[in-house]
Amino acid sequence: MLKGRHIVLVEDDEIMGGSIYQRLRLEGAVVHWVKQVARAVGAIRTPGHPVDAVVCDIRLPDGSGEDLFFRLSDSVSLPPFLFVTGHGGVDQAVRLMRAGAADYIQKPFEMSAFLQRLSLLVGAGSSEIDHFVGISAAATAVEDLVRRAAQVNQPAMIRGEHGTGKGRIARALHGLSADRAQGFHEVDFAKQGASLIFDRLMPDAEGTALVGSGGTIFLNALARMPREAQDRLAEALERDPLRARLISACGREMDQALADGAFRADLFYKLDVIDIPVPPFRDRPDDAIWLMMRLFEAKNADRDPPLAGISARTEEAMRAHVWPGNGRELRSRVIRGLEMARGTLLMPADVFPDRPEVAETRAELPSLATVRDAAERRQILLALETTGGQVGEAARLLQVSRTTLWEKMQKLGI
Amino acid sequence: MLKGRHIVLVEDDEIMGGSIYQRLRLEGAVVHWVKQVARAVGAIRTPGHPVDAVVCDIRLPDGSGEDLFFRLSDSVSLPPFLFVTGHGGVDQAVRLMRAGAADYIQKPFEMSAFLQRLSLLVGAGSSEIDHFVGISAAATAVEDLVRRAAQVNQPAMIRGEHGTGKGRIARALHGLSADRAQGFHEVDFAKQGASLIFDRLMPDAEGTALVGSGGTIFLNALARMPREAQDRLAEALERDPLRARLISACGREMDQALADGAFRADLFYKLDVIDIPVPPFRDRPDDAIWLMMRLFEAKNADRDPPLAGISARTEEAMRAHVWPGNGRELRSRVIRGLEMARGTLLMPADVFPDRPEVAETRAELPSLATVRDAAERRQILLALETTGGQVGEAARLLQVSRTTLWEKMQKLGI
DNA sequence: GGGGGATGTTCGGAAATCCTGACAGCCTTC
DNA sequence: GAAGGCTGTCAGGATTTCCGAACATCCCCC
Repeated sequence: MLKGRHIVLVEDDEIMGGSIYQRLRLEGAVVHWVKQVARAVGAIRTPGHPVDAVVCDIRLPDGSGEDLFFRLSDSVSLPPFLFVTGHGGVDQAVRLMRAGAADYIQKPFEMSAFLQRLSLLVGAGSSEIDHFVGISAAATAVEDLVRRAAQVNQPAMIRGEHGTGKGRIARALHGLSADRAQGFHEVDFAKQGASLIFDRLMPDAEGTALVGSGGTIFLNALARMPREAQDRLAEALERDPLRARLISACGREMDQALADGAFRADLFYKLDVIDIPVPPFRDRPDDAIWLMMRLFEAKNADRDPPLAGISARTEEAMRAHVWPGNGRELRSRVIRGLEMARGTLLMPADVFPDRPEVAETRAELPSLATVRDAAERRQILLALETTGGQVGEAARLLQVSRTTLWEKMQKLGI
Repeated sequence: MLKGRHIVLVEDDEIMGGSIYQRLRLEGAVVHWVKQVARAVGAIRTPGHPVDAVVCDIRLPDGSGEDLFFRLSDSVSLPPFLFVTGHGGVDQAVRLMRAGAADYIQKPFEMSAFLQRLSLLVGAGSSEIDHFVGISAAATAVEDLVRRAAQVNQPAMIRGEHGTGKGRIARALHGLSADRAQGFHEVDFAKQGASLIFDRLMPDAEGTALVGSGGTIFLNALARMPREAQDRLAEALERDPLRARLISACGREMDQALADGAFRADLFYKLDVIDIPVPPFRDRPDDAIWLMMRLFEAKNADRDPPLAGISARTEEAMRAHVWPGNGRELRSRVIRGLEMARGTLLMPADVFPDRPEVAETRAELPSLATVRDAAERRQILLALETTGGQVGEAARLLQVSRTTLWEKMQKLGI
């Protein structure tokens, strides 16, 4: 149960901490042991890997575990917390449980019981949400939208550049909907013979159609839908509400098609009830890294010998790349990189053989202060942009005081 | 808040039971005192009256309160359980809380604290009285006022901030009045076309009007009533007492409208015979909790999977919130929170993703600290890689001291 | 087995950062 | 033209961060 799970252990006592640490390691968990509240905040809020559970002592040198929990519970959605303490009482236990702690164990305890209860949380912990777009804020927003769209039977339109995984999102939407058992029918107008498939889906003169009873019709590359098919669909929608769920996907080229009349505007608006915009990878580098990790894990296992990991510089290079081909490009780059890699790590040169300059950055690294400032600067600008230049509002978004933000803006020259 | 509530008290100790029983009676609760598990099962599962809460001892002559709880928890919906015990320990408390008990108090306890915690639970449960404003003293006062207003046919004026549910109160008043069958006609002057609707309600030159025979006219956003309509209404009132019941609603802006003459003072006083002031949510946090509970119960049932409950921290945060948007804001927050929640409880971060009072949803940004940490983490990894894992060397590259780098690595879990 | 160098860790003080609070302008909006 | 909301600015104090110093280890190489 615990194998491969990421667990943060917050415990200052050497003996106790050591024994828990050892045991969890033995069980195959990846344990991050911190001894102070301040450390724990960072480890839980900005983890290198999603945290599956937190095992937390109450009495700590620089504060209490309770403080830690309350502080975090205001700002982020938390992994399950298991409190472990020798000094607590019923009141504390009840208070914490009511506040949302997952479990509470008194010292001394049986290690086996402890492990069992921890496994329970980890198993239940839905911190491993089923991501199908990515882990960035933008991606989870899209996922939420898809989930909601799946609840109502309204035509949905997925809009995004090439390779952003519109097809996969459509399939996910179908899979989340109530009548997922009813079949998923894709018509890709970028392919030959799309019209034939489409014809079988639409009601004919006698009103019979393949999808009369439900299911999902996915119209891919909608902008290239033939005019004649558009007319038939519009007419079918007009005559009688379709039983099937309609999902369509298109890219930037739809603007053009609408402008020059190649696509009927009235039909477009009928299909665009729920709009699901998928941002390109260049706007969400975290997802590029996430997707790379997934691909790496999947494909590296087949490799002989498997690589030990991914160079941090590769991540850096991916973050900087603009991804004109989005997910499709990423996929092919990673797979090719895995084949080409010679050392033990996946290096930038493996993934970007076409960009020799990424390999050469050996000498000097920007200092920590530099990148920190750069990151802050980017974020501040982003916040200011979303608030339309309102400083106070931006400060709230960034969770600093207005004065601090002002100071930083002075310092960074914004 | 216990007045009129039905509470089952399960306690075998005469002294303890008697004292609780007396006190609860004093508070106005209807208490059903049983001294055995067997009796309690019946009293709770097949009560003569819906039970609002159960106060339960653990050690009982024919079993334990824990058994009672587990036995009942198989059946459908349990009232909130508050356990009271002198012998229990942390383990028991945690076990019960995890199983869904609402609270757990150790003997001996302060009676006042006990009552407070019990009230909290009871507030959550649905009550016998048909509340439509809230459960706080202020809200029940408003409800009483509405009930009385329904008895007499005098113009009533509901005054309250945006989102305090003035429309709902008006409808409730209508529903409580004798001629509720006569129809309810709303004219919302904040909306387009209000004047047209208004015209059809007012007697014309021939003295005929839509509401000549009764019913209720509800003038919403009264302060924005056009001057011309004011004149017509004043005239109609002057000429002949209207058959219909008049309810109007306005907010703070009416003071302004009266001051600068945008609203006729004479008309205002004619409409303000029965004054129903609705206090804002910030002045009655109990109602915020109550409304949240109602919404939670209603919407959580549709959720998949349903949440187990609401974190005590969330209640606390709601209590502290000022609710600039009052009920409307609360509603949208709770509904969004239910969508966003990831764990098993509704946490503060779900309901208040934006810390302070921003009424509308705002795309949440990672905090400055988060991106700063993330940037540092990346750079540190990069440096460590280029130095081949040599910490001291990496520190030099990053231009920080070795100690600092070590600290950061601790904090970030590297 | 004994340096030498690197790391893991703690400590105390200096330096910075951040927050609260306050006040003055400078806009809108009544 | 008064009020209220927002920004620019500053001060003072509480925290946090950062650094240098200091040990104890640990490992490698001689």
